[in-house]
Amino acid sequence: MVSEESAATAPAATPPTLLELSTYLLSRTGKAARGRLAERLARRGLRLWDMAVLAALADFGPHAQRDLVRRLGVDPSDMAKVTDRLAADGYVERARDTADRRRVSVTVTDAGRALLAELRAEARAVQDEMLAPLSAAERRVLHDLLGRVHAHLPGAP
Amino acid sequence: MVSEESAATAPAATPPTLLELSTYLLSRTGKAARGRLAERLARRGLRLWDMAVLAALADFGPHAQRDLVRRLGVDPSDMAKVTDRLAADGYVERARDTADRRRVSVTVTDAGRALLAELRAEARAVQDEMLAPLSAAERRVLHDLLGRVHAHLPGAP
DNA sequence: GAGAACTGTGGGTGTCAACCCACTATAGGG
DNA sequence: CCCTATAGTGGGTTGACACCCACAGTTCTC
Repeated sequence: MVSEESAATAPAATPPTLLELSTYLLSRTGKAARGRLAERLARRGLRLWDMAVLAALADFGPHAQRDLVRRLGVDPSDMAKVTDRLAADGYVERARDTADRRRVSVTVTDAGRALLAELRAEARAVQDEMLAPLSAAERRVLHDLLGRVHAHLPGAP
Repeated sequence: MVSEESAATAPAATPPTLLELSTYLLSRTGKAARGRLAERLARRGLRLWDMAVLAALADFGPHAQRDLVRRLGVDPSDMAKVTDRLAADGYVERARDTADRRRVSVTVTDAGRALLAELRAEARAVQDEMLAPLSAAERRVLHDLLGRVHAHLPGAP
């Protein structure tokens, strides 16, 4: 008898055992969100970290590379590669800090800000796509709850 | 003088530009959830798919491997590896389907059910850890909202 | 100044997920 | 029967991600 009518009537339902776990839902929807955004960024030859770096620079002004590392929690070596690519494409400028010449000060260019604006629009598009089943009020509630969960995670003191 | 007070007063705040994106929060919290659960499973030598397979078998009874593939949306080749490991550890049993001998019917063993119960407990522990800042009522709301978002994703018709 | 400490870089490693292809065994249609 | 399709398997590839070490240049401390 095998999987009989279960496959016919309910074609590929997710196991309730998993659905009842918020951990699972969080992980699954999060992965979808990440994947979709990453895919849109990839079309422009960008990665998620690129957007994060641009956002940090736009929000808080120029950073020494070392500060970007601490703020975003990336490996210094990886950050070097990110800023390298962003600089090559003209989205940021790097300059030796005249006071402490070990440091490299990173600044967003106008092109970088313009790019960031587009990326935010992409992110909102993903959001609209994914949160389609929720009303505006529900989306605000979800955002608020997620924000509090996020604030509680290690890495955002 | 260094990066002065920015590093001192606000040590590594996440850029608001990112925080205002639900996409970002979803992706970040989801990654944390996934990572923590995966880490607990790894201590037992298991991966996330192992748990998903056990859950599917426990919830819906024996599956032909091909049905597991469709239900969970994994590559057939990868599913073979998962059931192989689970069978080696005695959590599932595989048997050729006598009606259609191409098929391999997979069944959970008692050991598998016992393991799944432990894994669910682990998942709830992660949940309690991550959702600590939320009240019980808020957790229910979050779960409900995420459930609706999840149901709307492609892959769960 | 001499040695310790720090910044950025380059290069490399290990893991993981997600595919993809080729192959065997079996089934079903004409 | 032959031919096509399907189920499972084995093996290998790819890309992202996170880490780690070694090194050059610079600064700081004593």
